[in-house]
Amino acid sequence: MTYARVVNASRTARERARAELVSEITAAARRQLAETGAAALSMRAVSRELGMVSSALHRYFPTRDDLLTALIVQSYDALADALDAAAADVAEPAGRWRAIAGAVRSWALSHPHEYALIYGSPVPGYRAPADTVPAAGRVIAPFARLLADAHAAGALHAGAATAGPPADLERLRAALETPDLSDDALLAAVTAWTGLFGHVSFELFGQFQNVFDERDALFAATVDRLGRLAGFVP
Amino acid sequence: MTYARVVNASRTARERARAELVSEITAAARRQLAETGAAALSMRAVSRELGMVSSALHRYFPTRDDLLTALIVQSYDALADALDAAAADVAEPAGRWRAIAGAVRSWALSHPHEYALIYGSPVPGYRAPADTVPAAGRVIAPFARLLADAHAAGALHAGAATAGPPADLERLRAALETPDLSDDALLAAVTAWTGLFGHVSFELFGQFQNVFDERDALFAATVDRLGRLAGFVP
DNA sequence: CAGACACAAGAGCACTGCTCTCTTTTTCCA
DNA sequence: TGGAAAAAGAGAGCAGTGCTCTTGTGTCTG
Repeated sequence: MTYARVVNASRTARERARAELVSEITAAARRQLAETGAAALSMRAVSRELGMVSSALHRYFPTRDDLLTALIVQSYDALADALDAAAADVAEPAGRWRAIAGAVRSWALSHPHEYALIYGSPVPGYRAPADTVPAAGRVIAPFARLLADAHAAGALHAGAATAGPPADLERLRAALETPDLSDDALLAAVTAWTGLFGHVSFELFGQFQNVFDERDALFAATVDRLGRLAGFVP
Repeated sequence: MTYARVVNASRTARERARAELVSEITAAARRQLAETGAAALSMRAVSRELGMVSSALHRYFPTRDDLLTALIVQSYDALADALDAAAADVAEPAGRWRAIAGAVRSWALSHPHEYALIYGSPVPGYRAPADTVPAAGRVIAPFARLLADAHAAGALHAGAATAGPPADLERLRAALETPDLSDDALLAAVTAWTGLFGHVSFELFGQFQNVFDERDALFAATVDRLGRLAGFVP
C-alpha cells in the first residue's frame, strides 16, 4: 500500500516525484488496459513504456493486483464523474433516470475494458477489494440523489408490499440518506439499479449477440420499464 | 477445431481414444477452473495432471482459448441442465419462475468460476464465440417454455404499451417459439431475464458487499418483483 | 506392405510476475 | 554540517507460462 501516500503529497521533492511517477504509471496502465484489456496488462510492458526497469515498478505497485486495484478505483471514479455530469442537467425524475441510465451505458460502451474490470468477473481469484468499496459508493451517489428528490416530489408510489430484510434496508436507507423511504420503494430502486447493470453487462459481454440488433431502442425500452418499476417514470 | 470431431466419435480405435482423451482433458480443466478460476487455468498444469507433456495437449486444443471455449460450452450445458431440472417439477407460472430463478442463483453460487466464465467479462480480448452461441441458447429454453405456458394460460397481462424494435422482436418471437406474444410481454420478459442475471452477477461479483447481508431474502424479493413485471407472478 | 497419417516427447523461444543484490541518491537528525 | 538511514534505480535470476518446431514411433489404409 505504499502508493496510498499519494494523497498527501507535495512535501519533499522526493515525495512529489514519487506522486508524479505513480500517476504516470497508472496513466500508462490505463492506456494499456483500454487497448488490450485487463488480462493482457503486464507490469513489464508498463515499465517499458515508461523507460524504467520492471523491478523498479514493483516499488510503487508491489504486485500486479495492486496496480489493478488502483485502476479499479480510477475506473469507478471516472464512471461516477460521468454519471454526475449526466445527472446534473436534468431536474425531473423521469428524465434524470434516463440520463443516468444512458450515461452508464455509453460509458460502458466507450470504456469496455474498464467496465469489465469493475463489473465483470473479478480478475484474480476472489479479491477482497477494501480499497475499492468507497470508490464504488461514489457511483451510486447520483442515483441516491435521484431517489431522494423523486421521493421528496412525491413521485414514488408505494406499489405492492414486498418487505425485505429489515436490517439491510435500514442500513441502505442510511447509506442513501433517504430516511423516510418505504421498504418497497427502496427494494424497487435496487431492482431497477441491478436491472440496469444487468442489461448493460449483457449487451457488452455479448449475450445479445444474434438476438438483438437495435440495441439503442431495446435499452430505451428497458430503462423506461425499470424506471416505471421504481417510480421515476410515471 | 480438431476437437469438434468428438461429436461423431467411436469409429476407429484411434478416434475412440482421442474422444476419451479429449473428455479427460476437459474434465481436468474443469476441475482446475473450479479451484482456481479461469485466469489461473494453465495448459501446462492440465497436461501435468494428465501425465502428458504440454506440447501434446496442443494437438487436442490448439490454443488455450480453445480449451476455454470448450469449458464455456460445458458450463452453459451444466447450467441449462440445472434449470431444466428445476423447471420440470413446477407447473404454475409463479412457482416455475421462482424455481428457475432460484436455480440460476444456486448454480452460480456453487459454481462461481463457471458462472464468471460465461456471464462475467470475456477473458481474452473480445472473443467471437460462434461455438458458444447454441450452448447459450439452451439456457433460455426453460424460460421460453415458461413464457409460452404462462401465455397460453392467459397469465400475461398486456401492461403498458412500450413497443420495441420490430425486427428484433419478430426474431425473438420466432426463437422463443411464442408466436402470438405481444411486444410488451416479450420486452417485459427480457427485462426480467436480464434483471435476474444482473442481480446474481452483482451478488457473486461482490457489488452487494457491505450493503446487503441477507442475500436470500433480497433475492426472493427481487425475483418476485421481476416475476410480477413479466406477468408470471400475479 | 509401404506410404501417409497421427501421436508423444522434448527442446527451445519469448514472455510473464516477482525477488534479490548492488549501487547511487536523497532525506533526516544529532 | 556530517554521517546514518531510508528510498530509489538497475540488473541478474528464478520459476512459470503459451506456443512452435523437430524427432522418433506407432497406427491406419490404399
